[in-house]
Amino acid sequence: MATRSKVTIADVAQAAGVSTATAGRVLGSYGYAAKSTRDQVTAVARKLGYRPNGLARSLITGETRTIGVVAGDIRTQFYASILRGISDVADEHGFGLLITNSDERLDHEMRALDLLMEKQVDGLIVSPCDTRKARHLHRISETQLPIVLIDRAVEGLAVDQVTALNAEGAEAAVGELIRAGHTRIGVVAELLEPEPGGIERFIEDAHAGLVRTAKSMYPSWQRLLGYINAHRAAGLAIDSSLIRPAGSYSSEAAHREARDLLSHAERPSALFTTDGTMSEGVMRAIAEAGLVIPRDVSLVGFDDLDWMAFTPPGISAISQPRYAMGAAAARMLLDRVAGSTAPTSGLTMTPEFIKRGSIARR
Amino acid sequence: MATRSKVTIADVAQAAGVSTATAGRVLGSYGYAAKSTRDQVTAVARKLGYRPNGLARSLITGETRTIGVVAGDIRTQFYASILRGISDVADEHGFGLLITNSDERLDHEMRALDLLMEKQVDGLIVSPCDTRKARHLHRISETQLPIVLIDRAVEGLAVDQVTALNAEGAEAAVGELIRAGHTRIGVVAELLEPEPGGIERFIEDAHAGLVRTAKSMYPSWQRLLGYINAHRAAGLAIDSSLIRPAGSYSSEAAHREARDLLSHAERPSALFTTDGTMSEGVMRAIAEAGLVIPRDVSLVGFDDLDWMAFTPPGISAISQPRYAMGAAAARMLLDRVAGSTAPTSGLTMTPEFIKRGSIARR
DNA sequence: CTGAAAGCGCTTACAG
DNA sequence: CTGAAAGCGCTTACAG
Repeated sequence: MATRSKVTIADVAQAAGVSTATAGRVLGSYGYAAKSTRDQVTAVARKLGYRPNGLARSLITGETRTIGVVAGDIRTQFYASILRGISDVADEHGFGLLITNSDERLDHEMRALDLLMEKQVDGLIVSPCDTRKARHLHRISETQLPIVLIDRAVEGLAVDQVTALNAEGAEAAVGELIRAGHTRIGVVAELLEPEPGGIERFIEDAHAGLVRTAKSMYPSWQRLLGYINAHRAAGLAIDSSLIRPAGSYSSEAAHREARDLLSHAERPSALFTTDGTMSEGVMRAIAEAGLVIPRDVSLVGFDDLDWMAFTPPGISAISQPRYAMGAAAARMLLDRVAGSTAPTSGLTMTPEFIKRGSIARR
Repeated sequence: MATRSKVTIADVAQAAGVSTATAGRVLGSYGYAAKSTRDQVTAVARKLGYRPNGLARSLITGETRTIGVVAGDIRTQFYASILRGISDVADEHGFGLLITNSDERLDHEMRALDLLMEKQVDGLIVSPCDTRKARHLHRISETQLPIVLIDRAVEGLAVDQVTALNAEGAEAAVGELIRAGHTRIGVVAELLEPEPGGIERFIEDAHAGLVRTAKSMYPSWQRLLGYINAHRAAGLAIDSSLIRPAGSYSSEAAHREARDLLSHAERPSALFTTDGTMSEGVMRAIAEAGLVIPRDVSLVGFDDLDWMAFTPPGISAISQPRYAMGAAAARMLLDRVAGSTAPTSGLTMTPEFIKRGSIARR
């Protein structure tokens, strides 16, 4: 460790000929101080290059003015936008942001949370990677530390949350494809947390209208439900060979599934992707297969990424307000940090269909 | 503030019937403790739900195991990848990450730095928004707090830095266009920190071979220099009406300049962009003008973004190793934090040309 | 309006 | 191997 010359309040106090209590009052701007002492202390502090030590203050006040975030992967546009929304709100309120990645792995999430707790964050915003196994979140929540969940909720965990209207958005998107005359529509979806009973059972039940969206259902499952609902509403059967679980948040897995889907004799005339990562993998498969959108295959993606606007012919998408979701989560969290005891609430944001040139009529 | 039940070392010590010193030694795993006491204290700690308070520890040890980052805008792929590289290395070493955005504004950068200093970070990674006005960075550096600069260096500030070989990369990219037969190549570049003498003067001097790359030259200026050098090497004149300063890190500004460039009677046959944000604005202008790449216009961008691989016909790019740059910066910083007094070093990463379908022969 | 004293939750010498 | 004491840099009552 380099020897950093720390100027403390005591140093300033001594140089200014006042007590540390007084120096503290003016430097921390709490309590009274005569204008003349204030000027004197301020001048000395500036001359000595005094910088407050937030650690000491936080140890006493019990607040760090820092919030902790557990994202899946900050490299994705999804999390990057959310993070910027959180960051701007935190900034406005003078809060710092401690950011971690879980890569959707429970052990990473727990490690990240431990780190954030140890650093005494005033609150947490987390995108939980398991919507069922979350004893660690329950435990944290029991200590009264404010938590806001984003993108996904956790079964039985009564904390504030911000999510998107996933099933409805997906249904609208797939509905557009169906209205354009498509009947064989492929889906590439993560579907990593298996629903009880398995995917075949889920499809069957959903198509029979027996599945209700639960907030704690994983987003990709909700979006698959929307896909099925759109078929049901149109009186269309489901061909389960068109439903492709990538099994992970990876564009490589999506690429693999899409390539397979597109190489079949009776390939689907349209594709639906359940999020940005899937969209990128699917786009790569389409490009590599030499297919042209929308002539050879139509496409709609969940989540509107930057490139969808300018990639010919323009990719239609369901846009979820990522930045606003992050900002809202931060506001909800800061309300709690400020002491709000309002009942737990869930904010559901409505995604919007953005029509571009990627859907052909059939 | 909610009343969070804090279990302290003193509580554990009392319940375990040992002194706080002993409890501290086992819980903090420093110093000796008999196996039996260790087990006893650990058991009690777990039963009481003890969680260490990093604030108190940091106040004593003088290290927070936290590093602070000032990025331009974490939403961009450029910063998002860098951040992930930093994050992974920080993680490996058990460090947390406090992340801020400057939006390339000096006042924001200074505010961010104040916040990070107050939180007593062990070191800083910053992408400085002004390579000349940086008294605040000098001042911080004088306190011996380790700083690593990323993407841009600061004149006269002797700290470690990680940058890309900008002029050379740009020269290679533009060279590809020239070799393909292009002679009228438009550039859209930020160029926000004016070089002394103005842009006309810079172009003239550069074309005469009088400008040397300086590390503290703003990246977009270095890339413009590469553009000019490529022309000079090929014996081509420069038409300064083809050089378009966006004046800010905004795809809107890039869009405006590109639209203007493309609407002229004698429009350029190829375009070069100096970074990802410019590339997105230019892509939008090309799409809106109904032009087809590479039939109507060829394109090469500095920085290889995800979509360039799958957007037909594939956009050729100069790829800079963003993730590796971030990881390297973090490693350099952690070496300093660990006490390294090695001479200040600058790591220059070599970008790589990725050939795709966006360059037509003329 | 100002100061002396205590204390936040730990770690660090120093005895024993 | 363990404990009593001091102290990190602040803020918080409490006197005066």
